[in-house]
Amino acid sequence: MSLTKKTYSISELSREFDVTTRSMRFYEDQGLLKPDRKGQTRIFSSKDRVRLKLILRGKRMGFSLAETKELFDLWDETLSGNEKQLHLMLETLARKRAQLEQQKKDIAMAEIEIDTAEARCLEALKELENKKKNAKSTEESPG
Amino acid sequence: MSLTKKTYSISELSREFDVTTRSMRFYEDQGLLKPDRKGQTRIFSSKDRVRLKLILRGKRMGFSLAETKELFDLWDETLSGNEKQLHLMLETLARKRAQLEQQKKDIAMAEIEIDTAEARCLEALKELENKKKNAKSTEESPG
DNA sequence: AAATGACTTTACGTTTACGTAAGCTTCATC
DNA sequence: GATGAAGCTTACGTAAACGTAAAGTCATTT
Repeated sequence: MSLTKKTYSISELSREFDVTTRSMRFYEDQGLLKPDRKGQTRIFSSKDRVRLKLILRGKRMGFSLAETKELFDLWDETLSGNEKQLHLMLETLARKRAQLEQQKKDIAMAEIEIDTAEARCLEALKELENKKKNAKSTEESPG
Repeated sequence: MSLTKKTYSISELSREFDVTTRSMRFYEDQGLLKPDRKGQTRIFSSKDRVRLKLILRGKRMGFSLAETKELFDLWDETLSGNEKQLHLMLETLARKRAQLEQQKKDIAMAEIEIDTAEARCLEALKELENKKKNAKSTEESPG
């Protein structure tokens, strides 16, 4: 029924997301990925693919694997649908949202600082240019 | 001349930013902070304070101490103002800007996912409510 | 059938970013 | 002058996130 029922080998996903196979096995070891097996060989589902993507995004955002795993687990539990867990999930989502807000502020600050830093650089370069010109004209009329 | 010429003790900054003194000493060890000494005791300047703030922001954004230190060092070099270094700095700033763009995308995606997750949770709760009601009315007229 | 390439497990090594004593100094306070 | 708070150094310990062999399986290619 699923439109994306494709499966993937470890190296396939490894190449696609530029992550080592070692890392992927480690993620499985930590319970973040749960590929099927055909004999010994890992068969990754599109669900695994999505999760891998989320893991890597999480990393870029400064989340630990444990934090990401917590989210995965919580989501899995939520799908089993008891009321308390749904409320727990909502709380967690709210916390995550707050975290994202903080990160947006951080990014905004960082951007401002980058802007001013760039401005200073450009000014400094301008001044250097002026000095060059002055030096040259002094050289041309050295008296 | 400086408006903010105040100095700080290690515990003072430690409390303000909720970071252990151990961490601060470690940051110094790694060359990220450079407090003066009065005897053995560290005396932190407002420059150190700013840097500490930047270190922590960097951490929240997933930067390693090494990355943050690179930026600090580059900036210090830049202040010594040779042309090649200024251009180097500009390149680095551009790269950082790109990184921030990626992070903004990541955050936007994460927000969308949180929104949909929340929506699903709320729907699931609604359904549970409905089930409860149905169960109750069935109980009331058990024939 | 030998080699090549993709995959596996097991296991020890490494880096980062601190935690956690242990033991010493210095200063203020009771 | 003892006691405690705040600071220091030295040094070993640790969790996280892999890296890096070592040694074996399995399928395909030559």
